[in-house]
Amino acid sequence: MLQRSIGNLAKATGVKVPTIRFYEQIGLLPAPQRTLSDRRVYGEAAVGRLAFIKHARQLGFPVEAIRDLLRLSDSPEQPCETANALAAEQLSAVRAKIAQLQVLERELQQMVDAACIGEVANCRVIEALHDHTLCAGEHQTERRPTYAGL
Amino acid sequence: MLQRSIGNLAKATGVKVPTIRFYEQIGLLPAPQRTLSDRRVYGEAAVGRLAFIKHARQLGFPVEAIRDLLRLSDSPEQPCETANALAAEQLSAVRAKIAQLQVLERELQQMVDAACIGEVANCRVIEALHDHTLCAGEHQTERRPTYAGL
DNA sequence: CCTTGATCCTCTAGCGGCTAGAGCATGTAG
DNA sequence: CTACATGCTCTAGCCGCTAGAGGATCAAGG
Repeated sequence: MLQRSIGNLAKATGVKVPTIRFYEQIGLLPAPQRTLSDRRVYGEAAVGRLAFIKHARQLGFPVEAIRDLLRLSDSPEQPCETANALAAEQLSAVRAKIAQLQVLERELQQMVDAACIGEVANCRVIEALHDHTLCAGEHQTERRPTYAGL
Repeated sequence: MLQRSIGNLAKATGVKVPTIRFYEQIGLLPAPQRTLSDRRVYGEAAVGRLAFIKHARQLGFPVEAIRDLLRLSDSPEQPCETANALAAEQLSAVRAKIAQLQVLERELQQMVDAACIGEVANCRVIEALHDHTLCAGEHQTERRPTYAGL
């Protein structure tokens, strides 16, 4: 029976040791068994679970969503609407963020294109920052459900 | 001579009161004069400076970059290479982030497209999260200079 | 004049998702 | 037996705010 130390698990999954402890602390990973000298000992299941978490994090799912997804994954008789909904929600969060960033991209592109050679007194970049009306697109920063962290 | 309270400045710029105090604390805004009862009193210059900061933040410039840009803006005889460089750096940070998110978008799209109707046991979403090899694109999460916060 | 409610003050703590470091106890290889 | 790696816990820091406690002060209406 494969038994892994935390460092070994870290290597196997590419998740850093302190992060693994952090996931345990916030309840994403169950507390593993310990040796007599209090070291964590993981079985193979932990590798799968941690890989799942890692993958979901790479996709930008927030921890709370991952908690839900893990619960679902643990009880396979449940209907999977929730999982679909979470994925759809994450997709639209990612799309929203892309759209937002593309607005920024356009404005920054303009600033960079107009970049001056000379003194700040005539600098287009500084000027553009001073004068918001020079912006084509309004870049409203929607604050609340940031969601797709990354 | 226009004198504004912090609340008035907040309304004039759309920056929240606590945020204004925060900007003062971290040295983006100079400490203003005070009334006898210790309330902050701002002149018109503060409106401009705060609008500048707000605009730069909306564009995703990190606070440290804004500090530099403000310094430049304050001393107009300086060459503006630094400003151009900061803008260019921010542009490429934004582009990198867009590219990254587009990879996620594609994978999430696939997950959502394949969404099942039924039980979690057969759920494509959960399955995809379990099995990283189902991903087309590798979504490496570049960690370090996140930069374009948003 | 007095009350009410808005605004202001400072200070501390919290968000998300880790990361870094101190200070110590074990484990492992030569 | 001696290094050095790895493990442990605990606390604090990152970014850019945001929220709340607990209090002072202001402006308007009765």
